[in-house]
Amino acid sequence: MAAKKDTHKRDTYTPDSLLTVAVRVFNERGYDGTSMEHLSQAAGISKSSIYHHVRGKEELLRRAISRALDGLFSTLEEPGAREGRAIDRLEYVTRRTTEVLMSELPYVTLLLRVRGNTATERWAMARRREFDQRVAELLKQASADGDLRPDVDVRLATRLLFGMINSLVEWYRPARAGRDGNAASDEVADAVVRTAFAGLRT
Amino acid sequence: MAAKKDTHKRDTYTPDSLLTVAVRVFNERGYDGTSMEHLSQAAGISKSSIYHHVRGKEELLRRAISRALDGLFSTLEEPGAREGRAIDRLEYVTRRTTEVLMSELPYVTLLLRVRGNTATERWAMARRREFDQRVAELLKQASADGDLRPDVDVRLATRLLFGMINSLVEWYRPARAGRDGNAASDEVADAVVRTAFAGLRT
DNA sequence: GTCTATATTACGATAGAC
DNA sequence: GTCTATCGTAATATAGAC
Repeated sequence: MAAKKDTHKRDTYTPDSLLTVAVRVFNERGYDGTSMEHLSQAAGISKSSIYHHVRGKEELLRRAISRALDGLFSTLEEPGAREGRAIDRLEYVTRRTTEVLMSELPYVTLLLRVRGNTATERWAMARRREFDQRVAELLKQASADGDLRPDVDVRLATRLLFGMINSLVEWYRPARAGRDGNAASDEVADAVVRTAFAGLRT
Repeated sequence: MAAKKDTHKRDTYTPDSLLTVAVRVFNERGYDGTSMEHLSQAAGISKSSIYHHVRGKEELLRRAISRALDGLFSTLEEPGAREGRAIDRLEYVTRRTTEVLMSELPYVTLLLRVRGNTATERWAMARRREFDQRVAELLKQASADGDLRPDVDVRLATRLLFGMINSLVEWYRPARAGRDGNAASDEVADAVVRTAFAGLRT
């Protein structure tokens, strides 16, 4: 109990620890509905102190969204997303995307809610469309392989699948130790995959 | 071609015609990201003129959200939602909710995005929870009737079902006359019902 | 019903002391 | 690294002329 990393509560902020606070407030009030004054109160330091750690409000948004995008795109590089039949790769990506949504919940929530009012937000939307496109290609391939029900419209199915997955940010809350208010993370991923693929697979 | 209602373009605003413009901008920029200046530019009149028609920005939000809630709750009063087995009533409500989302798209979109920063927004969230609760009861009853797959968690299924339906506001755009960029409204409703109930029904 | 002008407050960001 | 004080701008809303 001597060194600097030993203290239980942080006595000064780093850009990252400040980000944790900011992202929570952004999600509670919406990005545009959050002022620097709101952030300073939540962090327990003055407005001007925040500017010592980050260049401004938009940098906090950019950092948060980057983290979300990194998590999502990295799943596409995993073996399960790159090897095997398209339908199986799609199921793998569906499961992993669901898991990333839950593990990086506040960051992905922010990503899914941007409206495109600033350059940062428009960049986020473009990157997100890229990701959606990659998954849509898997669905298209699975359809060509004959592994999707013939009455399924691929374009529509892609959107309903993402709709179901992305809706997690509206209700999923991580389980706290001891008290389990919510389904466990792997149960949720199972349910999403099962529900979605019941309507898709041949 | 003489009377006042004959003109193709409105030369003055009513609260309702102003609402149409405001709701479009709210959805493009987000409610908090929209200023009265933005609204005045979109409407082609000055800021102060807007105050002649409505008390302020929040009244526009309240009017829009009321319209969305009226549409949603009215489906629960229709015969198909009140008679028959719970699973069939659930399917009916799912279809009709999907249809209302599409026919009242900009209004429902706004409803689904409020964050609770003002009294109006908190009222909207409470009413929306009421609606969700009513549908959740149908799912619960269908489960008790033995009409749901035994491995389906009712709480989770409710959320995934709403997630799929509500995600429509993120991508559905009404078809324009002549050029059909999107699936027709009844095709979408069919797909939603089919995809969702494939994972639910026994 | 719409306008210009303006009151008042809130916001993002900076300066400079400690 | 954090603070108080403040700048310049943009926000909601009102007053009063036409």
